[in-house]
Amino acid sequence: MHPIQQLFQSIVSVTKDLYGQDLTEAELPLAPTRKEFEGDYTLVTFPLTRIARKSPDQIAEEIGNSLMSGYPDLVADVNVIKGFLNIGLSTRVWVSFLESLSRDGLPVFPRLDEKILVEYSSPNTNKPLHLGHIRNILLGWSMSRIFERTGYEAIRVQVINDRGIAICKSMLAWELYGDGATPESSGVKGDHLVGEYYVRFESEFKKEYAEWQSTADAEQRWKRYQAEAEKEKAISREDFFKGYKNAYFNEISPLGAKAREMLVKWEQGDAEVRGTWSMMNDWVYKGFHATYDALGVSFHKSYYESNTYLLGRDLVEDGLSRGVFYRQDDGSVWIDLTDEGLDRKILLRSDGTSVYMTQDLGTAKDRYEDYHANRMIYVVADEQNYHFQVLFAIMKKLGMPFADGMVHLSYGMVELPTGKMKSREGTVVDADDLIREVISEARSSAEERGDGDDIPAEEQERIYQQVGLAALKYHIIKVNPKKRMIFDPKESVDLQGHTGPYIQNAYVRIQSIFRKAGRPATEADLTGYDLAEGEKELLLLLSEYRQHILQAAEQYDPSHVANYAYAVAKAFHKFYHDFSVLRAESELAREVRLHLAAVTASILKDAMELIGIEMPDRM
RNA sequence: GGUCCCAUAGCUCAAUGGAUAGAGCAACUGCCUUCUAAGCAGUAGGUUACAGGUUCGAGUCCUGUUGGGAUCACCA
Repeated sequence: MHPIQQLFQSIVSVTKDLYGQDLTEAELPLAPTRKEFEGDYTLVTFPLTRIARKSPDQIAEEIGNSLMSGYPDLVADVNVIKGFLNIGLSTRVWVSFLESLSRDGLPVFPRLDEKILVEYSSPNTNKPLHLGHIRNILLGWSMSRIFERTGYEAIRVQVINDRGIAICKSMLAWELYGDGATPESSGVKGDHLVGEYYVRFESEFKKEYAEWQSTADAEQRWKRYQAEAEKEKAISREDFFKGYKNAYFNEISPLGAKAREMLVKWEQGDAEVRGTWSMMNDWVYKGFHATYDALGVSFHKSYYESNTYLLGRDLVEDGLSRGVFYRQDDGSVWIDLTDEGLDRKILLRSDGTSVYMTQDLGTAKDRYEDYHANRMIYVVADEQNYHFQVLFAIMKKLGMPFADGMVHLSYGMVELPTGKMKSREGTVVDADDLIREVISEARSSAEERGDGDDIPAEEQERIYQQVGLAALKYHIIKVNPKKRMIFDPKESVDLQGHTGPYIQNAYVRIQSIFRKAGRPATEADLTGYDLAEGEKELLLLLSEYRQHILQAAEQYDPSHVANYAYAVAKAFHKFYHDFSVLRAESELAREVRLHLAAVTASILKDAMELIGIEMPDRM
């Protein structure tokens, strides 16, 4: 049993004797003692004043004395400072706890008969993945691993937005200017190639729009606006045309007309359009797959919007018949959520076509029928908070059985030190570029240092990948998901300090010790060893692993695991500096330290695995 | 304008309502004939945006203010 559990039980029993009350964990705040005081755990006695009708100091004294006399094997010393009871556990307890940690391995969680579906990534097929996707992917992957670790079954899915006007733009530009280029003929990765045509479309469209602005037609529209606009609100000619872009695309632009025509043909199932569409999407999927591989993530299932975009219409009928939705005179269908503090929301346009919300309703039901998950988690940026609020509210109104298990894991957008990423300004950080960059940074850093010259080239390359990706992934995952994040590319390739490689390095040092020791930690009897302060500090931290995993699972926040792993690595580095393992002053000390090192390594490896980071044996 | 989120050291981030708010980076100073120096130790850096309130105790909870962000389409 964990020492804190033993202590907790003894305090419960002592307070029952003293004050005649059964107290729960919440009523007995027990926390690790701060560094500047003597002790392992601290009991805050203020909450007990009402029950005991005594001063905090008196209570602390009483509990402390009872613990000392009643549990001499467990409690070694106590001291009271301003109502805080600091309790030092006996070194025997700690040593035998180390033995059990070493013997039992990592924290075990009971298998739960509960499924959690996690949706993440959800890319569009007209562009390659970028930094924003990376944060999304790492969060989703990490949460799914944490769920698996804590006893759930996790289902990983992505939704691929493979249809719509955007991909038509890429297709059109490819047909007009592509000259039959393929990833093979051009040597460009498929998703990037398709992205290039999307950009090409936008720039051709921009040119077309600029030219049109000097025509008589454009001038006339500008004049008409000026005549109609209220004087105070009138905007400049430049601003007017900035805002007119959509209208131009939909009503006037020849390029826009062609793209929309393509969309219509796609919906009609036109063979030629569908052919180009699936060919180009296949290029993109190959490209995505390579990026996912590089990031070390995967999915159980991919949902394609082209298969699901018509879903949800039957739910609208159902909702209408039950009076949850209503039909307006023009034929459009709505739901009124004003009683929930939300707005009115459209579900079917007057022409009968559906909107995103309708589709999402249908997809959720579809997914539920596929997996019957108890919880469905959407990892989606916080710009869609309102969308999900509405989506979940509608599901509840429709009485869907899974409505209560819906969760939006909302994360803040990733920004650069120079501001937001904008594709139009070319400031989007490409995922593949970034991955390549961090790996090459790891390579040059190692070469500069001359480390691992004796390692075969192939393994070296593998290590550079592990180290580079650790830097990138850790840099992103250590931040609380809810917070908007400033991503400085310079810092993301840092290999020192509060970084992934720092944690890997602690692990690597341990592997090196065991290589030299020539054997694993044995099942030797460690009793009788008196732990030094630095050794106990590490052990106490190791004992906290379980609660940090649970916290991450409960709060949907992998950064807890990341920051915990750093704390462990830091404590180990200090331990490593202060104590010699192989040249320990006694056989017993050597054995104890081997155990400490072994437990540290397995916790570090496990924790990092939960956030998608691999540990090299050497670096 | 309505709703939601955020504000902590120069910068990037931590801190189950508990004691004197911690790390890393950047700056400066030490430590490799000893298990990997991608390390360790030290110096310096704070009115936790502001004002009230709740509490034995508030960076944390409540109210208001300011600043920043998001969102409120017959867009996706």
